[in-house]
Amino acid sequence: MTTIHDVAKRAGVSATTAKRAINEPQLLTEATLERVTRAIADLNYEPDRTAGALRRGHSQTIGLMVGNIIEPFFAQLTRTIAKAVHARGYALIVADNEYDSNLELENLRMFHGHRVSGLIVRSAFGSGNLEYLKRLHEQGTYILEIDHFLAGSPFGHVLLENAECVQMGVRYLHDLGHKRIAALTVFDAEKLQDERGKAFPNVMKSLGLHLPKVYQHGATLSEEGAYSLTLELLRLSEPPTAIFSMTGNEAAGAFRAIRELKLRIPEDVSFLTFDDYSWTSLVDPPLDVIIQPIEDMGLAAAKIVIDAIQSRDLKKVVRKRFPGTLIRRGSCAPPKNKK
Amino acid sequence: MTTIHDVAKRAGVSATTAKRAINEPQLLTEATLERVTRAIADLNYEPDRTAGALRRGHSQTIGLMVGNIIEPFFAQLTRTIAKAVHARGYALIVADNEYDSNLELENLRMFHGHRVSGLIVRSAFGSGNLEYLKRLHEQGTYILEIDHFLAGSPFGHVLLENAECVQMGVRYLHDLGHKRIAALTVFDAEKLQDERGKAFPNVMKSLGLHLPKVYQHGATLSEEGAYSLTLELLRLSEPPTAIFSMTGNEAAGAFRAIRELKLRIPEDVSFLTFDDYSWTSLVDPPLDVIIQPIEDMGLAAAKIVIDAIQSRDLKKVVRKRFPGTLIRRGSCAPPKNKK
DNA sequence: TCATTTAATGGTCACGTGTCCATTTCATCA
DNA sequence: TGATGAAATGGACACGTGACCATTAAATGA
Repeated sequence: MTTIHDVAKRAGVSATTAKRAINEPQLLTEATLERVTRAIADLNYEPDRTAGALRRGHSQTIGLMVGNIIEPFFAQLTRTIAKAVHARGYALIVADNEYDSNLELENLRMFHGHRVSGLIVRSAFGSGNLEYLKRLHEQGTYILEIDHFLAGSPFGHVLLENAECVQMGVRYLHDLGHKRIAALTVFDAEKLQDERGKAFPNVMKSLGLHLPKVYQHGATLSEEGAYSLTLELLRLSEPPTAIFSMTGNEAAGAFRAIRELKLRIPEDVSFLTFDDYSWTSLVDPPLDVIIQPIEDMGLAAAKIVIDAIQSRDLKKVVRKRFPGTLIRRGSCAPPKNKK
Repeated sequence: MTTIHDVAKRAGVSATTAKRAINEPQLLTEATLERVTRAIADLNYEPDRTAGALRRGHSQTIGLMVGNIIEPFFAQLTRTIAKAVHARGYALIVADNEYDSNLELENLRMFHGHRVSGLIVRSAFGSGNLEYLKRLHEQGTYILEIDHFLAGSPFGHVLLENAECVQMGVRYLHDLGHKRIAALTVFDAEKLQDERGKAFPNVMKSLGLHLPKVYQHGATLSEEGAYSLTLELLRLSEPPTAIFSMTGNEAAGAFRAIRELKLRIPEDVSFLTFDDYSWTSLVDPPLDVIIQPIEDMGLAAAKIVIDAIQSRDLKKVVRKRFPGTLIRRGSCAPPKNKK
């Protein structure tokens, strides 16, 4: 393996000087720099970051833990963050927790073992791993939460204006004349600290809308879960006239259910969802969606983390919120029967 | 930072013994093992892999370079590989090349710097970086190509039976009675070594079908490119009666174009595509697709790479092909006018 | 009981870099 | 010309581990 010593020997300088050609080129004469640069190119030398990591105490690597890489929200986030992080010379290690605390803990250990310089986390529900995160932080890893945050977390975060977006969505439906609005979301939201789930009943109440017990469901919703729940809701004697899906993932399941019941959107039921996944504009009718500024959020997260690492200010806490945008395409309309 | 020496001190043993509790526990007395294990837990010790990497020469890390993480094909691949790799104690560093050789080179340097133990690559078109890959291999990184391979590559690969799948697709359309079939793919396929693009004209020829010049297009197709091309094709005086999209990415663009022209599927035009993206079964009608066994391919790739690394046999070359599956859902039917 | 083997445990060193301090070379000015 | 300081270059060491060899304790057999 080629080392800086090989480069130094070939350029006829000391190892220290050779290193400076990479790290502090302004300290070298033009001639020396030129010679070392050539030697580096000739030998295809690439500094060994594992050695640097040992000396430095961290690996110039950012860890990213998401819920599930397959969900377009996380895929896009991953891509944006990867790009931003690369641009500043860091590598990105990814893992997903499948919204499970145990799997998350394993991943955290992995990140710890690799001495990641920073960690961007979409933590699983429950705060079981907050202690581990705190220890990681004490040992020198900068930590930032994204998309969701743990109760009592001392760390910074990058989040959507969740409550505001839920309010925007419900208001929109209410203004169209809907009274029976059901949300596809987590309803033990208090326990799970899910902001959207917590906001929904509050917004309904503030608009004077009744939220029947049967519209409330107590599970974390997968696409499959959303499918069953939607079937169930729409078969009620008093079915909702509008369905508001809190994630793009759930939207797919709900859409499948609506189609299976041969209900028309928006004539029979209005449909609104978070996340503008590619299919939402391909189906008929195209769906009304609340878009998250994923790229902005990813860039902000990467910047916050790397700035903190480079300024060696691990105590810095940055908390940022981003607004969502409601796009109307035709999947929401006034309800048929104004009872 | 807690080190193995701290653990050793607390357990009242030497550092070497403490290390063995992790690496070769069978060598220790039950009592000793117990004491060390407790000390590790008490101190929340996690071995520093950056130090191990320096000593070992590689970082117990696998690099994965895909075309674009956002494409569901790659997202799913990433997820599967990440999981498989974690299960065997490796971390996954990801990067995407956006199908661009220059960006790819930057990423390769990054992987090199981090001394990845293995590298799974969906290389960009063109073979500009084959030399770099070869050097990387000489320096101790095991390399495996996936989804696509470079001409003259000495490395192993995991691929779909591309030619066979194209043949299956064209045959299917031909059996339905289609003669004017257009493919959305790369047509300077020879140069770009795209297997699907290369197979299509051959299959058409072998079935005695004419492939007009106007059905051939010379660009790497993005979703946007597929959209324009589809518009163009369907506006011809002799438009194709069936469109065969070679990637799920292009399918989205093509579908958009077909809908914009208010053409009905399959009455006005039949539509077949590679990749079963989530939207393909949500649209109306659901699309006929050729499914790739992404999970099998990802697992196989991870296994090949890690087996090679652990057996220290970097010269091992494994080449595997996986079959695709055609799923019929109703987007293909006999053409209207049997001229 | 002691020699011999086997099971446990301990000690030393190198991996390639970043950091810090030391030394040499060069330009400036009285 | 020599003193002075700045610019440029060089040297030594430690980071925490894995690999290898060395040592000590326990078990075995006569």
